[in-house]
Parts: sequence; structure tokens; C-alpha cells
Amino acid sequence: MALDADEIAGTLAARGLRLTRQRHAVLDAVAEASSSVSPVQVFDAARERCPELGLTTVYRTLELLSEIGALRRVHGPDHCEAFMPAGAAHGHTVVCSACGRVAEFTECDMGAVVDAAVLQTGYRITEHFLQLSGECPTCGARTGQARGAAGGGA
Amino acid sequence: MALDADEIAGTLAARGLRLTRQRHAVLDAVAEASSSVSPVQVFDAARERCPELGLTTVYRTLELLSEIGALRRVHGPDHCEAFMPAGAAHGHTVVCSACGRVAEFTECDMGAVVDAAVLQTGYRITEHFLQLSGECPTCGARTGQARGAAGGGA
DNA sequence: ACACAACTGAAAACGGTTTTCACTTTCAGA
DNA sequence: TCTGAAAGTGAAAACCGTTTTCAGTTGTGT
Ligand SMILES: [Mn+2]
Ligand SMILES: [Mn+2]
Ligand SMILES: [Zn+2]
Ligand SMILES: [Zn+2]
Repeated sequence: MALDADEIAGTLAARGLRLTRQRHAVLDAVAEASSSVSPVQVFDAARERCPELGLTTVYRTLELLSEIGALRRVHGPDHCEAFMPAGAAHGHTVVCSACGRVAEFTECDMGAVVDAAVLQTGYRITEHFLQLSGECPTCGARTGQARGAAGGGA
Repeated sequence: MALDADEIAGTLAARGLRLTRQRHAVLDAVAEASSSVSPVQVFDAARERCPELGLTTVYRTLELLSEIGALRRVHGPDHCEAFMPAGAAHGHTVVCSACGRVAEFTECDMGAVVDAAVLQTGYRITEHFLQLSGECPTCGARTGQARGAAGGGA
């Protein structure tokens, strides 16, 4: 995932904040991860570039980077606090239940579902949180599952 | 919400488990709540019928009742562990961002979205977790918001 | 050089959840 | 009816992820 460091540095600067070495390390750690990562995972990864990094700073940075929109919070039924780079477009995520790898997709036509919800509940819907899970291509191949059709599920 | 105690007792019995006074109190506490409830909220409510109830038991019971499908786990971007009675039909939930009240709805035509995800990611999708949020009718009226159209959002 | 705000890590505090443990209840079988 | 095993329980302790505190450092503008 992209995550242009210069652009992020700019966004921070506009608020009088800086992209420090520690923050940069955190940013890279998330950017390089092939799946969503927990704060400790970020900590471990980022420490290899920045050994003096503290876990406190990781938490603070993940929070900060989410605020400015550089990172996206991902949380499924299980782990509730994980992060991934925020893609350019609004998207949803699919988590592999076997290996945890996360992929983004951009389809966002929730119109029908949202309409039904409005009709049935009377709520005014302003946000939706959707997360699919299943098996990534790699894990699917390893376990020899048939590929193709989409399951119904939960 | 219904939550037929006898039926649940039966399901438990089939596993050699019992619907004790404490479990019954927990069950009722969730059933009577107008919104999703956290473990402590259940604890407080259930204690009025069963004063000697311990928080440990509440946790154990919520877990157990979720396992047998009597309760549904609800978690939004914020609070991650809350419970509500599982309706008969498969459904999704809408949480009011103002008051926390939860409503269920049954539309589940995720076909198009899932297809798009499969196409874009190559994952085999087996489950989906969808949670909408917005404003319930009561809160909407109180804040005088226009009603009707459904928002896009995250 | 100076002042000031941003930033940091270690340690402590915190809060929700799980585990441990000694004890009670329930129930099936002798 | 006794008896033993398994289910169930609450208090207390342990656990674990997160947040707060605090004293010190780094960077920036003047
Ligand atoms: Mn969650
Ligand atoms: Mn569904
Ligand atoms: Zn996988
Ligand atoms: Zn409301």
C-alpha cells in the first residue's frame, strides 16, 4: 500500500505536528504488513528500525495516524483493534480466517440493504461497517478447497 | 424479544447443562434490555432478581448463551463486547449512535457486494459481519433531523 | 543562545476479562 | 436414601491490553 510519507508529513505539519523517526517507523510497519496488524505487532516490526521505540508511542501514533486518515481501523468479530493502511478509495475489507491476511475491495453498493434497514427499523442510517471473512487464495489452495461461488454465511 | 426459556433450557439439557437461576437471570436481563448490553450492565440488571449473582458467572453465561445461539454478539466501532437476544431469523443490526438502542433487520441480500469482493480479492467468502449505525427514530425526532434518505458513510 | 511546544519512554495506573480455587448444587446410579 | 461424579458458583487473584503520568529530550522559531 502506498502511504506517501511526504504527504503525511505535510498533513501533520499543517497541524504543527511532525513525522518523527518513531512515527515513520510505525507508519512503515503498517504499510509493509501483508495483513492488518495489532499494536504489538507494529511495535515488534517497527522496533527493528527504531530499537528505542516505546509501546506507548506506538499507541499514540496509531491513534494519530488514524485521525488524519492515513490508517484505517480494522476490527472483526475477534480482534478488535488492528490497523491497516487506508487505501485511496473508500473500501471494505476481507479477512482470511486462516492466515489473517486482509484485502480491500471497493464495491460499496449497500443501497438495497440500507433501504431495507431504514424501512424495517425507522433509523436514519449514516454509517456502515462491513467486514467479510473467508479464505484467501493462498490458504484456499493449500487446503484444496473448491474456488468460485460466494458463500452466504453469518 | 422472545427468547423462550423452555426452549433454551432444552438446548442446554441436550448438552448436559442446566438453566440455573443465575443463568435465567442473565437471560432475562438481556431479553428485557431495549438496546444491546455490556456484561456489567447485565450484571447490574440481573442482580436485582438474583442478588448473589457474581460477575464471573455473567461472563460465563453470556459466552455460553452465545454459543448455543440464544444471544447475539454486537459490536460497533467503539464498544466491542455487547449482547442482545438473537432474533429468530438471521438478521443484522443497526445501532443508534446517540442512545445505543439496537434494532434488528432481516434483509440480507449481500449477493452483489460479496460477488464484487470475490472478484476483486479472490477470497472465498464464507461470512459477513455487517453493522449499520445512525440515529433511531426517537433520537432523530429529538434533534429534529430530516428523515428518509439513507446515508452512505464508512 | 533561548524559550516554548512537540515528543518521547519507563513506570504506574487502569479496567475489562479470564483463571484459580474452594465450595455448593444437582442428578444419576447403587 | 446414601453416594459419587459432574455441573455450577462467587471471591479473589492473575492477566493483559490500553491509558495516564511524569520527568526528561528533541526540534523549531526567534
Ligand atoms: Mn469490535
Ligand atoms: Mn447476513
Ligand atoms: Zn489466508
Ligand atoms: Zn437513539
